[in-house]
Amino acid sequence: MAVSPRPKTPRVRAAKAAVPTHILAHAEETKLNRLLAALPDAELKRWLPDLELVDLPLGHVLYESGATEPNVYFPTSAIVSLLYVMENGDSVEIAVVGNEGIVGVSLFMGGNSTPSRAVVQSAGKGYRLNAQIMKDEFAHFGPATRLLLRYAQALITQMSQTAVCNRHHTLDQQLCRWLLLSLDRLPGTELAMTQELIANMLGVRREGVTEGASKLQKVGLIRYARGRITVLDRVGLEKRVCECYAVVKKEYDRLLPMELAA
Amino acid sequence: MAVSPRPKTPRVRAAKAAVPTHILAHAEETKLNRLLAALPDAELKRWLPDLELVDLPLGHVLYESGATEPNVYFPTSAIVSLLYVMENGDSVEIAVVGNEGIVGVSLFMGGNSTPSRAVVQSAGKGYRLNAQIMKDEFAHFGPATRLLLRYAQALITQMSQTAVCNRHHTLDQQLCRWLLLSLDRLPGTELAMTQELIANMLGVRREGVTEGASKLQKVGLIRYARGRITVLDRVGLEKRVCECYAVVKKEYDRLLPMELAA
DNA sequence: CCTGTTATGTACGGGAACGAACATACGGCA
DNA sequence: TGCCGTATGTTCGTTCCCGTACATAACAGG
Repeated sequence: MAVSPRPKTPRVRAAKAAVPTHILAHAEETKLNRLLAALPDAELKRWLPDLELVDLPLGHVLYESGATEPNVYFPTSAIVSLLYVMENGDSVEIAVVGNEGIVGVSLFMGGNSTPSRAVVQSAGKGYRLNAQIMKDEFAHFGPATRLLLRYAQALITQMSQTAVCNRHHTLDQQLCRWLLLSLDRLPGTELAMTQELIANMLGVRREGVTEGASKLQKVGLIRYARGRITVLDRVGLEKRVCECYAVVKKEYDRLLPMELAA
Repeated sequence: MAVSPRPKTPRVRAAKAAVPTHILAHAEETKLNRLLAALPDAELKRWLPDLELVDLPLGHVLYESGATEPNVYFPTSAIVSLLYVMENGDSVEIAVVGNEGIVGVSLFMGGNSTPSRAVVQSAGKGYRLNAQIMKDEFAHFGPATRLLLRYAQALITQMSQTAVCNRHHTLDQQLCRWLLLSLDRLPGTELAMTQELIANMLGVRREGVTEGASKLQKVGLIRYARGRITVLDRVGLEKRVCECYAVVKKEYDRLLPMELAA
């Protein structure tokens, strides 16, 4: 399975903690980050007292998967990788953030955490900002906006997990994932869907889907005929599916609880 | 390359246009969409006059890649796929949206469009809402919020394109993409990065990266030694890289223009 | 200078998915 | 009823990448 932990060469090196090099940020240096640079002066002034320029040494972990972190980071010279880490230790970089961006989008999206890890990929500096400011802003949004932003974050998780799945999991697993994701969004246990269409969705050959579906039918998990697929044993599918399905589902439930849908 | 257009079986079937079945939405039916259901009554009342329940037939294209669309959709019984389509016609589903969500996140993120396509994967109904309401809301945000949301959308593009790349492109192409993305975020032409680390990022074997890097060095595009990679011919890399790099870069430039960074 | 560690190079067998070509089977429609 | 288009089944050689094992080479420290 691709890059496993490789105990001999620790993937993440000795990571000195990020320490402030200046208590108060020099206004000019903030211009090195394009987001900070694009802020109106008034806005920047509000943030300045809380902006700390910190060292970001190679391998330093800014965010751990699922953990709540009190800060966001605006890299100036550092590069940060957003990684999805799987149960077995395999990882995939989902996105890169440099001086054009911010690490910690989930904080102003209202999610507080993501199932991803943020690691310094190239040493350098960046501004750290206590995210309370962000959260305050989030709190001032209307309820509709807050809801939609949380949904957007759930969507981000689904997209990222798709990238992970595409890299590391077999067609069979992905087929199960796709069936379950679709099933969750349908009333019954039947979906009108030809194997050809499923193949387009997964980005694989139709023949591959045929083989996968055929296996699932042999084991009695599904039944299908000419564009009608019936799921007979949902639990069985959940046993075969990769972790990606659960990760996504869990994140949707966390961000969009069913309180009101009852 | 995976699923090509397959002209014989048109991927998208006869798509009758989405037409309103009721001019005015029945409030009860809105509860079928979990986002609408979770809205406070006051908020929902504001939207109700503009919410139209429409049919979403299989294959109907709600959003075309890059095009601006005036509406967002809240599926009730339909399922919508967010697809990234490549130059050669290959496609990958990045995410699924059903009655738990909304299609058109880019509209309230301030991007107005995405490089993705939204297609009805399972026929059904959904509420259509003129997005002007969303855009108005976006306009009322502070400049900092607007900026951050646009950044978040750019990030979404990067993540999605990563998923596409993981599915359809070779290790060599992905290596080029990674080098270019990193290079864009660094001052010089040199990056301190071992092949082992790059492999972790791409989610592949170290040996694969060695081979890829070795090829690039032979052709004179890069030079490297023990964790130091120097890019000698950036243009050459851009010739070898897959389209994913350009798509992401273009979207960043569109959403976060450099006006102020000069 | 020698030695251990880390980075890179190479080679071999195997598996998953691909592209292509074809075979079968169902179902609507004339 | 028979036909035709669409959906599904099957095969074969190929490619890309994996897993493993090991070889070389640079640097770092004693």
